[in-house]
Amino acid sequence: MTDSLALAEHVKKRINLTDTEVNELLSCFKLMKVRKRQFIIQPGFIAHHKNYVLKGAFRAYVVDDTGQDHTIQVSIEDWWISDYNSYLYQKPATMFVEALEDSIILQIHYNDEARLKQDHHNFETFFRIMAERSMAHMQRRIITNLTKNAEERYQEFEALYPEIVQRIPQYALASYLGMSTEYLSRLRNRRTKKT
Amino acid sequence: MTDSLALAEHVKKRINLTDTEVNELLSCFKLMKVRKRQFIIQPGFIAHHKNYVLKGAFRAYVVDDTGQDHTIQVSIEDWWISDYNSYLYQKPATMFVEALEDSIILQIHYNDEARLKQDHHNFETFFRIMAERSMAHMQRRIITNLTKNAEERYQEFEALYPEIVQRIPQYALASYLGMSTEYLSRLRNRRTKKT
DNA sequence: CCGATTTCCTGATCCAGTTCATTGGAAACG
DNA sequence: CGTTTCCAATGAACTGGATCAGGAAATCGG
Repeated sequence: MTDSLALAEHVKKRINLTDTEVNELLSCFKLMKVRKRQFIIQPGFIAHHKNYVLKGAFRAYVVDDTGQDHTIQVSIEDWWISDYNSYLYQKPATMFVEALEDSIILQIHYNDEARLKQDHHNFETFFRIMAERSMAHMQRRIITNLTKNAEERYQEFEALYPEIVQRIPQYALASYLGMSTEYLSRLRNRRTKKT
Repeated sequence: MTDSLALAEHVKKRINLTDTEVNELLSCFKLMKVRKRQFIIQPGFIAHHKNYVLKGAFRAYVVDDTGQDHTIQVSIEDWWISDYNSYLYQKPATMFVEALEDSIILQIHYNDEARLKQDHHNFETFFRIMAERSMAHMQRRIITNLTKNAEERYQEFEALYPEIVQRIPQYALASYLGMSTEYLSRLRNRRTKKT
C-alpha cells in the first residue's frame, strides 16, 4: 500500500482530497506486477482497466493489415495507459499494450471508476481533467504529424521526452514517430556524427 | 432562445437535466452570427470560448513554416469547435478557426464553463464525457494517420462523414486528410471513373 | 448579368522516406 | 557458455505522394 502513495500524490496535484477520499481512491486500485514482453491488453478482449504505471514502461500499439506495428502511446512512471477506445466504450480492444520492462502497475476497473465519479464530484473533476489533457496532448500530436517531417518529429520528441528516448527500443520509437526503424537510425547517426 | 433548444437536446442526450438546469445552462451561451470566411479564433489571441455550431460549418487549421494549411478539425451542425490547447490552458491560440459558410454558433466563455462545472456535478459529468469522446476520436484519427495511406484515409472519411465530404471545399478536406489537393482530386476521379 | 476570384483537374518531374538484404553486436536462455 | 533470438546500422533500389505549371469550370460580389 505504501507504493500507492505515488498515485495519491499524482491525484492530489490535480484535485484536493481528504484522507477518507485518498483511502477510498486507493482501495479501488489493484497492484499488479508485469514481466517484460507481457501483454496487459490484447485485441479482441475488452480493456476493463485503466493502468497507472508505478514502475517500468509500456507501449500500446496496433498492427495493420500488412503486419506492421504502429505505436500509439508510450508510458513510463506516473503515466497512465490503456486502449481508451476499448475502455471508454467497453468494446473489444484493437491494441496490444505490452510491458517494455519488468513493471508494476495500479489498475482501476471501469465499474469502480464509474462509481467513484458518480459518488464524488471531486473524482468526476479529476477524470475530466485527465481526459481534457489527454485530448489536448493528442491534438498536439495530430498537428505534429501533419506539419512536420520525419526529422523534425524526432527532434521534437527528443526535446520533449529525453528520458523516454533513452529508455525505449528504437523500433518502438520509430513506429511511434511514424517512420521506419532504418530511417530513424539514419537520423540519429546523422546528428551524432555532426556533433 | 428557441434556437438554443438544439443545444439543450444535445446536452440531454448525455446527462439528465431539470428545467432549472436547462435554463442555467442556456443562460451561459451567447448566440453569434458569423459570415463565411470570418475567423472566430486567430493565432496569438486566447480562445476564450467553446463554440457549439447551430448552423453552418467551420474548420480549424494551422499554418506551418512553409506557409501550408493543415486542417485539424471540421465542424458542422451539432458539433463543437475551438482551439482546445488554447482554450484549456488559456494560452494564445496557434490555430485559425474559420467559417466555411454563413453560420450561427452558441458560445460559452471559459469562466462560465468553469463555474457550471464547479456548481453542478451534472455539468462536470457532461464536460467529462465530451472530453473523453474527443480524446477517443482523436486517438482513432492518430491510428488512421499512422496505419492507412492517402487513398484509404479518404475512403474511411467518406464512409464515416459523407455529408461533410459533399459540403466542405476540397482543399479543406485534403489538408484534413494530410494530402495535397492535387492528389485528392486524383483519388476522387479514379473512383468515379471505375463506377 | 459579367468580370474576377476561387476551386478543381491533369500531366510531368522529383524526392523523402520505404523496402529489402546483409552484417555485427548484445541480450536472453537453456 | 554456446546458441539463438533480438536489435541497430548501413547500402541500394524503389515508390507514394508532393510540387510545379497550365488551363477549365464554378461561384461570387457588385
